[in-house]
Amino acid sequence: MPEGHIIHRLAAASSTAFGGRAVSASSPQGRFADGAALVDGQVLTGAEATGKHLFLGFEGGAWVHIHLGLYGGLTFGEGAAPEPVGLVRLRLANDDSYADLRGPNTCALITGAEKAAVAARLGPDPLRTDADPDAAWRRISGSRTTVAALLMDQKVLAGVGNVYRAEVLFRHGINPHRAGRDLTRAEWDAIWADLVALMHEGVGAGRIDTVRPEHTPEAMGRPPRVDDHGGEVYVYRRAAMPCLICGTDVRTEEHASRNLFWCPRCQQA
DNA sequence: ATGATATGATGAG
DNA sequence: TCATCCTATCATC
Repeated sequence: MPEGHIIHRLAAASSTAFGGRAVSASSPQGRFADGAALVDGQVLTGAEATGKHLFLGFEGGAWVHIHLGLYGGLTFGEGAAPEPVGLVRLRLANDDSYADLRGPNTCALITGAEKAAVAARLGPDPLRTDADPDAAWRRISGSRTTVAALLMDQKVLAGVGNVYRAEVLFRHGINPHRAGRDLTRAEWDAIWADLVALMHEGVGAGRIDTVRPEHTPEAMGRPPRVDDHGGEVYVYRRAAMPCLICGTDVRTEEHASRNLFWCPRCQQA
């Protein structure tokens, strides 16, 4: 369910609910029993997000490294924790709140050095103030790989997923099949600036909205539509539906085993 | 009951 | 490029 904006929200929510206090940690499912036991009862010192990786810090110096993958989830609740529903890999709880982690790609105890190593192999994260967009440009310019694949490559850019990829390319009229080396510097600068803005909005809203006010279905006199992911978008999962701007059917294809969406008219090759 | 699907990533060949 | 991992939800039988 998550692109980078959600992970940053979860980091903030973790800090708010559990930061600075002792937290009980358990693994109702059992698959993280050893790790949970090691930090159980410790003070949670902080939570950080880099790209799609979430790190929870504990007073003993250990970090819990979480990556939600395609369908993992971390949900929060208030009050006493109820009986776990489904497969809860990790439950955090104090007297006021609880949080349940389900279906993560990764949930592991790591050291500070290992955490640094994870961050080091990621590209710049548009949501972080320490991000260096030039590092991404160095990998994009001159690359024969498609822009579509480059934007999803976390070594190039951290935190961007399938929705932001499709939407930012649409907003800049860039055909996803173009090679990285065919992007101009100006196009890249515009993409980066847009991702910074869009993803910050996503953190605030908890969903991905990319449609400019003048193109909303209401403004265009079309029926409103909200995708399952909860946001208002131009092309993501709108295959065979008319482009919100030009009316051409939005196209889809499998690209590097992910669904790709684009408007063949607004995003000419 | 079964199968398809999903905003992700890795390791083998 | 393919198989694999992890889970919930929704559609179809």
